[in-house]
Amino acid sequence: MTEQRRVISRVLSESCDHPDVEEIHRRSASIDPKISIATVYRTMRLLENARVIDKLDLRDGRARYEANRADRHHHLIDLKTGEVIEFNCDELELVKAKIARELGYDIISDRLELYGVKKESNSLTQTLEAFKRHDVP
Amino acid sequence: MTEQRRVISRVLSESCDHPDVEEIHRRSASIDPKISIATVYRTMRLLENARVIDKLDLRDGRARYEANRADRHHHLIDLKTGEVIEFNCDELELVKAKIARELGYDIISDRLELYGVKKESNSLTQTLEAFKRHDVP
DNA sequence: TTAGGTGCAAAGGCTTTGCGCGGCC
DNA sequence: GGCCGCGCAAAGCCTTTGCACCTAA
Repeated sequence: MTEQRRVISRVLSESCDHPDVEEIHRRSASIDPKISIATVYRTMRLLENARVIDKLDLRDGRARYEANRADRHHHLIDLKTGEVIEFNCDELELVKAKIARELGYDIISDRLELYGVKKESNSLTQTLEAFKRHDVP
Repeated sequence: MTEQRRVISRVLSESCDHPDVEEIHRRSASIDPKISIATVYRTMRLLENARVIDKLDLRDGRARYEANRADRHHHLIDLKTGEVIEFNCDELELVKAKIARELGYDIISDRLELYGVKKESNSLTQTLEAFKRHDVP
């Protein structure tokens, strides 16, 4: 266990977001300025293979990472703000398992991403939904 | 509409798999050898923006493409063979819609990928399951 | 001491782009 | 004739890697 790996691990465990390699390097370098980005890349692969972290691809051309927590979860990306919202859903897990069973496969890993925009409170959709519920003002 | 775009469009519409740019270029070049890969890249972006094709990321470092059909479907990738199996599932669509509603978002696009291996008839897993059911031979 | 890690810079893989030429309307 | 697209090669971006030095155990 080298100093560099210690610092990078600490940075990752303290991150609640989904930083890319450059950002992880920036945060690590603020603790120990002599850490190189090559070491960050090497350490990320190490931690990924050890299943300590998960690599994400959020369609912006670079890898992002998050600590591998115990809970199964997926991501909703706000297309206007770039914000990443995590969610989990038992029903979803059951459907995935059912699909895999029907196709005759054991699932090793999977990912689901939703890309969307926040529904506004006075949107047409909501108005229509209120109308359907008969509680239109 | 140039000859190049015609050829590339034809190649895409005749493809039932999920070719990458190099493969699309290869197929196009077999029809018209003077098509350059830059034109393929440019045409793919054009067609993607026009929603004629979908760009896929199957975790192998390069973009793959498929014709944008009407049906919503997702992909199961066989980790041993690389084979890509398409599936669709109404129940899954309902669950996604429910999640989006609960989070207060309108979904613009989404993707789900399952990565797995074929379940073998005599696998350890199945043996263990049989054992649990007390019907081991 | 020594096996393995690190820093630096070069190289790699996929994709984009500047530029001059050429075809289509 | 003008606009748009093409081919070619160079450049870009993220990531990996060869090599010599260094460091943790």
